[in-house]
Amino acid sequence: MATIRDVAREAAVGVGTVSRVLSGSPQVAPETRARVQATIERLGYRPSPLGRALARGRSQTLEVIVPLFTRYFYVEVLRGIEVALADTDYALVIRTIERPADRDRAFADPGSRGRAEGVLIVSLTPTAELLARLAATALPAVLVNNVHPALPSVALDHEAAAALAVQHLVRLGHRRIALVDHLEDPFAPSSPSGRRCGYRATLARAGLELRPEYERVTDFSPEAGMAALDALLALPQPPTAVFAGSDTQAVGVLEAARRRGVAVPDDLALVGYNDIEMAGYLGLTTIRVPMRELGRLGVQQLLLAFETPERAAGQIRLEPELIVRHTCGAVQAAAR
Amino acid sequence: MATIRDVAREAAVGVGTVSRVLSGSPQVAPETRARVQATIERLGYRPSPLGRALARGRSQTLEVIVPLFTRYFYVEVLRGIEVALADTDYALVIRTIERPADRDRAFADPGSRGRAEGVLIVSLTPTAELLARLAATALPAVLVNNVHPALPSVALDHEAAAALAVQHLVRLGHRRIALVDHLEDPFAPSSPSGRRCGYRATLARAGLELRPEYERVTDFSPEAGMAALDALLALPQPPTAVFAGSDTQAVGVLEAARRRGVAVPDDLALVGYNDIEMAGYLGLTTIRVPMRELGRLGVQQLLLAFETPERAAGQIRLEPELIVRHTCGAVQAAAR
DNA sequence: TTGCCACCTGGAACCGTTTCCATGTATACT
DNA sequence: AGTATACATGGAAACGGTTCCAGGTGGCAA
Repeated sequence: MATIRDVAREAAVGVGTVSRVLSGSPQVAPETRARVQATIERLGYRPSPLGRALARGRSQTLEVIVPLFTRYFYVEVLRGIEVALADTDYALVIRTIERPADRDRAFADPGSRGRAEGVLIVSLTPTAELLARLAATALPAVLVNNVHPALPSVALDHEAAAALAVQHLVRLGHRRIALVDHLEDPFAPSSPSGRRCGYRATLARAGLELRPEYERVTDFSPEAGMAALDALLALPQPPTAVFAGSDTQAVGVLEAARRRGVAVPDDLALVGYNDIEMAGYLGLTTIRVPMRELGRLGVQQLLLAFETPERAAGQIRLEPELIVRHTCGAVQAAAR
Repeated sequence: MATIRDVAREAAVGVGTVSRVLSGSPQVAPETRARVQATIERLGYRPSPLGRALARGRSQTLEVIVPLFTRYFYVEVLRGIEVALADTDYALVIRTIERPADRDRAFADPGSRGRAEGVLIVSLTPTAELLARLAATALPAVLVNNVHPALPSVALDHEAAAALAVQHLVRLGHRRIALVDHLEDPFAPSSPSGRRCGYRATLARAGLELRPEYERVTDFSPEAGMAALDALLALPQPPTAVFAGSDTQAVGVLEAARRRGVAVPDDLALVGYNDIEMAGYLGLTTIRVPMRELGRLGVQQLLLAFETPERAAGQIRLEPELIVRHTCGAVQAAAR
C-alpha cells in the first residue's frame, strides 16, 4: 500500500504539500495540486484513517452502546443513527449489552480509550462510574431514550405519552384499565418507567381507583403479553381496557384475547406503544414513538457537542402522538 | 490521559519495558513487572487502540457490510456476529447499504483502508470491483448467506430448503403450489433465488406443472405478502398451497387469508421461511434458518483466515430444517 | 581471572498521518 | 533599489504505541 511519503517522492514534493492537497488547503499552487492529484490517482493512494486519527487526535468514529438489539425499537433507533451518520464521514462502532457485566465493561471504557470521539447511550441508565469516566476523559456523550441531569439527551416524554393513551381510554368510558409494561432499562429494574407514572397520574386525575393487580411488568415478548392478559382476565374484576408498554406485548395481548374469544375492541380495548410496522397492519391503536428520530437527533446532539463543547447541548424532549386505529374502540364508538 | 511514556518515566523504566508488561512478555523481571503494573494502576493508564493499531499494523476491528438492517434476518445475523466477537477483543464497524451507491462506496474501499482487518459481507453479491480490491489489498473476506467461487462463505442451501418445503406440501397432497418469494440480494435483481430453483426442481420431480403465474417476487413486507395472496386467489385456478420466501411475507399471506375468510390450513396450506420469533407464536410451518449461526460461523471463518491466510477457508453450507406447525395442515392430516 | 551465556533493560526507529515553523520566491509598494 | 507582504513549500516534530538491537549485569564453568 502506498503511503503519503511514496506520493511525495513520486510527485517530487514534500509530505506537507501532499497532506495539504488531501485536506483541500488553499495554500497549494494549482499546478502542484494537479501533479499531486495525478500521482495519488496513479498510485491508487488512500490515506490511512489510523494514521490520520492518531495525528489529528480525532478518530472520526462514534460509539453507540445499546442493549441487545433484537428488539424492533433498538433496531429503529440504530437505523436513525445510521442515516444521520451517512452524510458525515464518521464510522460507527456498536457495542451491545447483553448482561450487566457487558454494561460495566462498556461503561468502564467509554469511547474505547480514544477509538471513538463520542458516545451515544441508548436506553441505559448511566452509572456513577460512567459519569466519572466521561468527566475524566471529557468525552461527549448523549443519552437516547433516557434522561439524566448531568448529560444531554433525546427522549420521549413517556409520562405524557402514557397520559395520552390512558386519557383516551378514560374518555371512551373505561373505568378498569390495566397496564402491561416492561422495563425501560433492562439493567435498572428498580426505576419505574415514566409510563407507569403517567398511567397512575392519569387514573388519579380521573378519580379512578389504582389497583396494583392491574399493573403487570413483563418482558418484551408477545408470549409475555399473552400471559399477562390471561392473568388479568382471571381476576375477579377483569379490566375492560389494557394499555401495553410496547406493541410487541400488545400483539400478544391481542392474540390471547382472540384465543379466549374475547372480542377486541368490544369486550376489551387495547392501546399499544411504539407504533411498529405491524401495528398499522393489525389495526392497533398506539402511541407513535419517533424511533428513528431519536437516533437522528442523538447524533445531531453529539455532533453539536463536538463543535461547542463548552455549552453542553440541552435535553430534547419529543412529544408523543396517539395513533387511533381499531383496537381501542374509538372508531366503533364514533360510528354508533 | 497518561501515555506509555508517562508510565515509563514514573516507574523509572524504559517504554519498551512497559510495552512488554502490557503484552505479557515473559522477558520482564517479576519486581519490575509489579512496579510497572502499580504505576499503570496509579495513573489509570490504558493503552490507546489507535497507537497500537498503527504500530502493530492490526486494527483489531472487523467490518461487516449488510443491507439496511431493518429486517429481522439481518438483525439476527448481526447478533450472531456480535456474540461471536464478544469473546475476542475485536471491535465491529457496521456499514449498512441502502442504495446501490452505498454498496459501490463500501465495495470500493473494503476494510476502510486499514481500519478493519477483515470483512464480512452479508447477503450481497460481490462485484468485480470488490473482488479486485480484496485481491489487491489481500484483505480477508467472508460471504454470509451468499456464495461465490472466489471467496469463502457461510450459507444455507436455499435450494435444498425450498425442496424440503415444497416436497412437504406435495406429500400432503397439494398439486397447485405457489411461491411468494423475495430477492436474496436487493441489489442484484437478475439472479434468481436458490429457493426458486428448488421450488421448480421439486415440482418438476413430482411431475407437477410449472405455472409462471404462481411465482410471485415481492418485497419483504407483510403488505406485499397480502397483495400477493390476493392476486393468487384471483386466478382462475388459485393455488391450494403457498410457499413463502420469508416469514414476514407469510404473516401477510396469513392475514390476507383471514380477511378473505380462507381457512388456513384447510383451504390453504402455508409454509414460511426463516423461523422468526413470531412464526412459533402464529403456528407457522416454516424452514428454520440458523440466522445467528450464519453470523457466528462467518466470524469463525474470518478469524480462521487471519491465522492461516494461505489456505483460504472453504465454503460452509448449512443444512435446512423443516419445522412443522399448523399452517401446512400436516397436524390435522395426521389427526384425521 | 576470563569467557560465555542467559536474562533484563533502555531507547531508537518505525507505523502513516497532521501541523507548524522556517525558508524561499515573487509581487507590490515607497 | 529596497523593503514589506503574501504565498508556496519542505521537512521536523508529534501523535501513542511496538519491535528490535545493543548493551549491561550476574552467575557459572574452565
